[in-house]
Amino acid sequence: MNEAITPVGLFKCLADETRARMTLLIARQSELCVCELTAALGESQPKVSRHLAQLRGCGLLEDERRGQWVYYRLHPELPDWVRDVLARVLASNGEWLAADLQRLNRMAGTAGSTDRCEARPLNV
Amino acid sequence: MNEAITPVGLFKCLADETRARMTLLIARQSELCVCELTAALGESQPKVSRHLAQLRGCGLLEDERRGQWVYYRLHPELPDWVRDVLARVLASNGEWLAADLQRLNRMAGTAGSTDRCEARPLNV
DNA sequence: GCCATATATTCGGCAAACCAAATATATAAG
DNA sequence: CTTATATATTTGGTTTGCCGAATATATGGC
Repeated sequence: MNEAITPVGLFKCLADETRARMTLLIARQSELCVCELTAALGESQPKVSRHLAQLRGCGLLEDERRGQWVYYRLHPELPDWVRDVLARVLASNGEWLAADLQRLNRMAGTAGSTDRCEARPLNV
Repeated sequence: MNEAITPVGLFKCLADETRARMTLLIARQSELCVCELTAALGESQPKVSRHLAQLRGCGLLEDERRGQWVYYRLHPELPDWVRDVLARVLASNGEWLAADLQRLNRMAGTAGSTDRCEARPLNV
């Protein structure tokens, strides 16, 4: 919407463990809600929410409320080079996200009870 | 040499205007000496040197002294995904580096007097 | 309306990071 | 050995950024 993102702008957005993990998880899964991210990272809800707000402010993510949940995905107007960078990092650093993905998966495993966040299985 | 660089480790290295510009300039030009970087960025020598030391500490750059000059280039053992990320950022952000490249070029233009830093013309 | 769940924001406090200035080291030339 | 240039490091102060805890808002169900 606003000014185009610069290289250093992108790097600053991602220069934090919580933000980097969340952004890569979202890039991989297309979209995730706050409760899924909280579970995947094993971090407190306010911390996750605060960093998501920053990523939204950067223009990296957009959010959409659906019922009681808020889903985050990569901002649709992100330039291709940003998407490519995220994809490239993701492609060679699967093991770095392995624990987070496992926690995300385990959360989906508690299904049957859709009274929790509608967690879906991981992407392939 | 040491531990493999992580995604967030890379982003932290590059989350500073001076370091991001220098790293991309070096990625583009293959190697640059401190005086070339100082001139290209228009920053003070101690500032440039301090950030170069950080990039060396990260494992992003290596240095080589040749005579009175010290040249910096991407560390030869950098994983491919890091090189690819830098290349991708570079490919779509030429204008972001335009002013730096121009100052670098102008410096090479003062040639004839090789008593200054042996500045060479820009890469194509 | 009330209660529970999901999410967001605000508020100090603390630590990491950056900066300019000064100083130190290395090389080359005379 | 002295001077000049190139580069590196240290110091002390200021800003930026992150955190936990508390609080606020939004939604859905009763």
